[in-house]
Amino acid sequence: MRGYNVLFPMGFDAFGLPAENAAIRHGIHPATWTFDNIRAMEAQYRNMGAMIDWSREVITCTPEYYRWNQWFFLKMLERGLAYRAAGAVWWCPSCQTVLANEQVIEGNVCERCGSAVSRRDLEQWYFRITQYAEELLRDAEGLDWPERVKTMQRNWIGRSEGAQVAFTLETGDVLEVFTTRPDTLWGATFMVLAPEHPLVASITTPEHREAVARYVEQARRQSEVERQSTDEERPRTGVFTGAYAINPVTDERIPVWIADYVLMGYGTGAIMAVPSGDQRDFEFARAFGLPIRVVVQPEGAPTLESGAMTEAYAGPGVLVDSGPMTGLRVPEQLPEIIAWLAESGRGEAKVTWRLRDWLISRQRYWGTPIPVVYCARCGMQPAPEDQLPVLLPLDAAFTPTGQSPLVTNTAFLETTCPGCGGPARRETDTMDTFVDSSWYWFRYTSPHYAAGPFDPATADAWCPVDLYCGGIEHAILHLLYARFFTKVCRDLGLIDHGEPFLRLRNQGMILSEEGTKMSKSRGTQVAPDDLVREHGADALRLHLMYLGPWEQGGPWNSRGLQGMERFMRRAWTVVTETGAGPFDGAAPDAEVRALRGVTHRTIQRVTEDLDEFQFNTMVAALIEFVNELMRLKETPVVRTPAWREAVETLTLLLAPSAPYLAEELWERLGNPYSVHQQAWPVFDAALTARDLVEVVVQVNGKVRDRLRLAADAAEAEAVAMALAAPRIAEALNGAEPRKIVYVPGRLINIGR
RNA sequence: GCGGACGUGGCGGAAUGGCAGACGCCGCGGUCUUAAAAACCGCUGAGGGGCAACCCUCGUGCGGGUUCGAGUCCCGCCGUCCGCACCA
Repeated sequence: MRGYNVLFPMGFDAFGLPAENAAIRHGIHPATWTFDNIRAMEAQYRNMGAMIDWSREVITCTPEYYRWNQWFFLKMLERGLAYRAAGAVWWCPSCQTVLANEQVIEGNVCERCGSAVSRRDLEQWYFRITQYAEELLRDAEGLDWPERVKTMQRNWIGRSEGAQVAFTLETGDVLEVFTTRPDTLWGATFMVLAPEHPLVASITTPEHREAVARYVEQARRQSEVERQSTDEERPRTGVFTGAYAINPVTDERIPVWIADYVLMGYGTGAIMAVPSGDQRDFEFARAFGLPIRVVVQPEGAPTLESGAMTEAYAGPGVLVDSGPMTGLRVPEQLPEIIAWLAESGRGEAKVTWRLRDWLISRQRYWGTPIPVVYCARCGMQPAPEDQLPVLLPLDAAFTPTGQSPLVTNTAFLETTCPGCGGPARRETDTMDTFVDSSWYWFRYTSPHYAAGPFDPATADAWCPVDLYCGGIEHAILHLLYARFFTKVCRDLGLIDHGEPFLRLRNQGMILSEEGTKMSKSRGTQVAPDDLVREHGADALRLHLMYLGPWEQGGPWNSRGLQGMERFMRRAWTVVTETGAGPFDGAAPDAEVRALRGVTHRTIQRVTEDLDEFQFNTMVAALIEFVNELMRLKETPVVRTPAWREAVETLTLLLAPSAPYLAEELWERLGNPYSVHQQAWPVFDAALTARDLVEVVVQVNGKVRDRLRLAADAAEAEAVAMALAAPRIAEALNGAEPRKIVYVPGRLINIGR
């Protein structure tokens, strides 16, 4: 209606655990279950009057789609962006598969099923998303996305600037540590390794071996059980290894400990401990009687004494007892310190990221097979591109066992090596389903393209996506992966842009009437089909919009539906009773002008509210308009051309929200099909202004009277009228006004 | 613990620093009906006064502040929700 060419497709992200688990529960094949559901949902969308281009439908569990997942995988492999590696990975005992870091919430809970997850040492496939960390962080700044989503992405990527410093152990080993505070190097009085650190076994001295082994074992078990809470009460734990390191700036011998507060997964898995400057190190030092040395003194505050400190001081100050760096001001002069470390060969500037590579292999059935084979002679070999897709066999026993179900499907498993032609075994893990959703919008632009994942020409014409609506639950997972894939597509030369979604808005979730997540099994689900049958699609649409702010969501209630039916009936009445005219009558100019004012102010409100996603107030504006027309239809303006303008405008403004009603009314007004192809009304600013307004007169902020004034009445005139009003004189009670404020068209406030 | 959002009638909610409660639901009254439902019309924050048109007082989680004027801005609490949480 506003002249834009809009692509509004729909598709189904149809691989994954929900389909698989539901299929297991009901004893139906995931494919059957999935396609039955897709048909039902398509019907639901149609019922609701959603104007979707179904010719572009994409279903990710079809070979036509997932072959391109495999193609992307091979491209990643070629470019070193896909790799297989061993490491400690998250395992969900209920889903019977490994998970990506992003799928683990609250420390150790499976994002999907809510079970506690634990660490396992396994070899898995990864996508090297960390290669794009810098770009993912930087490009987020320019996006028109909700600030909290950008913050969540920034935190997840977690850029941290500092220095890497090498400590030499007495054993001769070199221990690299990352620190954001290289200025406090002179205050490093001990070192701490993560219990899983590879050097632990070799540096531990014989007399400490038993205690260290016990601690490592306990730390490992602990991660198997509930994740340790980080509350204040929990004492710091750790053990001494018997080894010593040399502080590279003081040449001092400092002990090397292990403790679970140092994480193997961040930095180098080892830290230099500066108890005077870091609260965790401080607590650890106090718990084990390790020395505390103050190296940063705050300015304009009492001098810190190591013995008297009750907590670490991490603020700004001046370096003391820090050799050649003594007297420097931090953090301002940190770059000089890092430069000195680099010059003297003790360390170098370093950026560390919290973001880890994306673990994409899964030990489940309903997903895209990873297209590689293993040959006894040639090792791992990628499946040749012209042999894609590697089909997911439909006859596999898909009950999860902790191993991919494909392991037992010999027809799938046994193949020939693309290198030597000898016998080979297929990779049996499938891909994380977030791979499917990482590029699907490109496919919408050329859904049947056979020469690649999408036609670069159409993708470049339509993309990036101008407006993306999705739930806040995608803040990290889907949106981060999608951004990563977009950058990879750009680097593959498929497209020119590097960001997939320019404008993002998060809709809230409609909850059950009890305020909980709607659930079919608990019977708290509200079926749109029933509501459409009883009340019609338009009433349901209006009600959904009217329920509350779109971004907020909230509990469902069906009571208000009746209000929308009443509104629609009034709209119907007013248009059908009066829309046919004739419009050759006369009415006082002021009344005609007032009617046109209402019409044009409604156009303005509805247009602006739509632009800003304020659908609830948009519906309110439409209701007010109809209510006003109901009042006016008994007056002479009903016979004027301005009335025709009003009812036609109403019909057009209703079109996006109540498409069926609007189409019917449009026809009844004698207009040709279709209302949805008409130009959206444009308001006339000359008509939205009111000429006579009610101005409130306040005394000390309290309303004491009202005046009818011209909208542009001069201050002197307005104030004179206000002071002349008997109620105002009474409120002033003879007092002399101290200050008078006049806001034209709104109010006069008299301070006494 | 840190960061963010939020807190308004019986309910959902509305209010560029300018009439708090738009609009809807519920409720009450009326019209129509033998009656009820539906529909339509009116009233509907709390307390008080007036025969009445109306008028007064209080009122946006709590306590302060800025301002002619605060739901809105600032400070401090309380509560709810969300994110992060040993990230060196």
